[in-house]
Amino acid sequence: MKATRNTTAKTAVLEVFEKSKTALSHTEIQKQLNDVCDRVTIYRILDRLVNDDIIHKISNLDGTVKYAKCNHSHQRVHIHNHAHFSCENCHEITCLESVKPSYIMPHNYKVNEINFTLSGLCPKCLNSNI
Amino acid sequence: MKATRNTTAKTAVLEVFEKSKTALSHTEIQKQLNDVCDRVTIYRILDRLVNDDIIHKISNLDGTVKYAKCNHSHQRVHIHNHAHFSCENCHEITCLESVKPSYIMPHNYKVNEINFTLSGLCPKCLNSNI
DNA sequence: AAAATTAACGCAACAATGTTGCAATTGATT
DNA sequence: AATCAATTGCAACATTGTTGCGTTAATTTT
Ligand SMILES: [Mn+2]
Ligand SMILES: [Mn+2]
Ligand SMILES: [Zn+2]
Ligand SMILES: [Zn+2]
Repeated sequence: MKATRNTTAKTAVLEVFEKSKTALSHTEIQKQLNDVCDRVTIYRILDRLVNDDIIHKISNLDGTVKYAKCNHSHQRVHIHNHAHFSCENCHEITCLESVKPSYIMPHNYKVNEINFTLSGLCPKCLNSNI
Repeated sequence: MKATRNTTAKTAVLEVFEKSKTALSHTEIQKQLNDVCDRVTIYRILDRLVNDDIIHKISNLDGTVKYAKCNHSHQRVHIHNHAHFSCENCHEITCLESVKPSYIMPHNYKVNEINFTLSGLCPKCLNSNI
């Protein structure tokens, strides 16, 4: 394992995650950063953070890709075998850290990772929509 | 509901799905079609087929988007609340129609759709990899 | 069978997202 | 302070998906 450096850009990206309660796309992060760094740099920082298990990547049904830093991330390893919720109305994506699916696999498969995303209406949008 | 027409391009796309045991990306379909139609047309056909519940869209963790026609599609409505498996080695994506996750949601969420993708090694790659 | 209707198409142009190579910069180490 | 490699900026490119519009062709109507 190589030494990952604490650069100003990386710190700025982490602060954005800290402030956000929902998952963020590359574009959303870029907007909040106000030209702290190039957009290529953001891609590279995200790659590094995913690799270091500090954030995780969430790929949505509509094709959008988002990243999130979970609450349990003070632990040594960032486990993300939990569900994510994608609101069809406000398009916010949140970690549902308590929701862990149970399932039975056929033989001869080796499962390394799971991605469980539910979509529908989040509590906020459910209330405001009658 | 509008009338969906049976064009030669749509028939050709459906034949490609019929022949394939795994999910296919837009690019993979285009290659098999040998200039039967424009690539934009393929996008529009896929949209229509998804809309008519004949195929379904699978969005993978690595960002790739694939489409599949399930075996149970002879039924009136194509239900796809089952799991999909994405092989990290051969990158094939298959429907696991028997795998249906059970889970408990917090209150105040309305779930309309689920996307459950497992990744790892498929039986084929598991055997050939010692 | 011919005419009418409009879904579907081709093409060109555009937009969004992500990747790569390379020289310059900068964080960490000695 | 000098060193070294991780990180960055920039430019260029690749891939994927979208849109507008005039034309084509599948289906319905006459
Ligand atoms: Mn997590
Ligand atoms: Mn299905
Ligand atoms: Zn919402
Ligand atoms: Zn495989």
